[in-house]
Amino acid sequence: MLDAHRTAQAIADTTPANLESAGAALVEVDGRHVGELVSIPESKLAGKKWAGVQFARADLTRSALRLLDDGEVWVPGEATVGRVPLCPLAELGEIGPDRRRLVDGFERTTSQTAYPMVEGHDTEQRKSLVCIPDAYLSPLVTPKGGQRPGYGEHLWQQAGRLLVAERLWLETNRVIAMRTHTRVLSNVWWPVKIEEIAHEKALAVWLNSGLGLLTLLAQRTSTRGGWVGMKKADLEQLPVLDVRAITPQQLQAMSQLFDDVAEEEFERLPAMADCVARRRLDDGLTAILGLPDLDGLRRLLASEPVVTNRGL
DNA sequence: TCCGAAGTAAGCGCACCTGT
DNA sequence: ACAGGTGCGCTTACTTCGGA
Repeated sequence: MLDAHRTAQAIADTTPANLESAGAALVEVDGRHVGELVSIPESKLAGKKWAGVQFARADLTRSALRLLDDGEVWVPGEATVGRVPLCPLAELGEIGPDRRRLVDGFERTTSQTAYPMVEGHDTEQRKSLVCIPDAYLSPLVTPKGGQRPGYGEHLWQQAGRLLVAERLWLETNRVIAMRTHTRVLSNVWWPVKIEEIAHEKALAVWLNSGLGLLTLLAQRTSTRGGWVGMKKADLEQLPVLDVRAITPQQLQAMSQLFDDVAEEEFERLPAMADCVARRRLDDGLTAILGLPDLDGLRRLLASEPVVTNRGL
């Protein structure tokens, strides 16, 4: 167990590295590397409530802020930088109802209804970019919580085929976004209602790439350490690849990349550095968008304490 | 037609539950 | 004990109502 006072002393004695330059100011206690200090201009933090404190490594903070700021793709150790068009997720689709709403509008059933849902996070079942509904909802004739009759159908209007984790256990999670062939609601995934299938597929690719993961982790709300949640308001503002701003050929290629990788099994996040499926996804993305190799980024993300549930 | 009151919808967080 | 999930009270924001 680290002594809090001595850690504080070590922090006070260390001169932080500058965000805009390179390098890391290591904080050491008894010769152990316990963290890194980085100073960030206040102007960089405007509107990004957790920016700067989400990652233990200064280089990930740099990558995240540069990406979130203006779509600059900087991978530690890579000589060239790339650029991607980003926009808030809410501009591309509508995010569905909070799980609390389902309790008021439906009851769950195993018998088939017209209202399928994706239930749960079981990492043995959520291994790839595609998933199939595994439970059904039945609208309550008399909704709970004082909602009016027909509340279930009302909620159903917000069902979607792109699913983004509403909360997840970073240590065991494999994919943070998936796509279903049919519209669904879910208890632990946010459904995102998007009209164009190519957009859905491209976003599923983006979100699971190293860059998507970096932005999502930067927006996360931590509760029990590696057990993190995504708030609806944060997800709406989450910068994602603006699929309207890339060329039709690029969009088509992203969609094809989704299909190519769709059935592959992803490793758990701490093993992402050497995960074959994730590497294919990243390599495909960088080839299509002309970006630097994301390998270094994937390695840093894989070793983040919040992902591994261990120290640096 | 103004404005506070009342009604309604939605999202968050906490306590607690459960299967391995 | 841990990974993962449930139930639901509560707050907040928006909408509608109704009386002067």
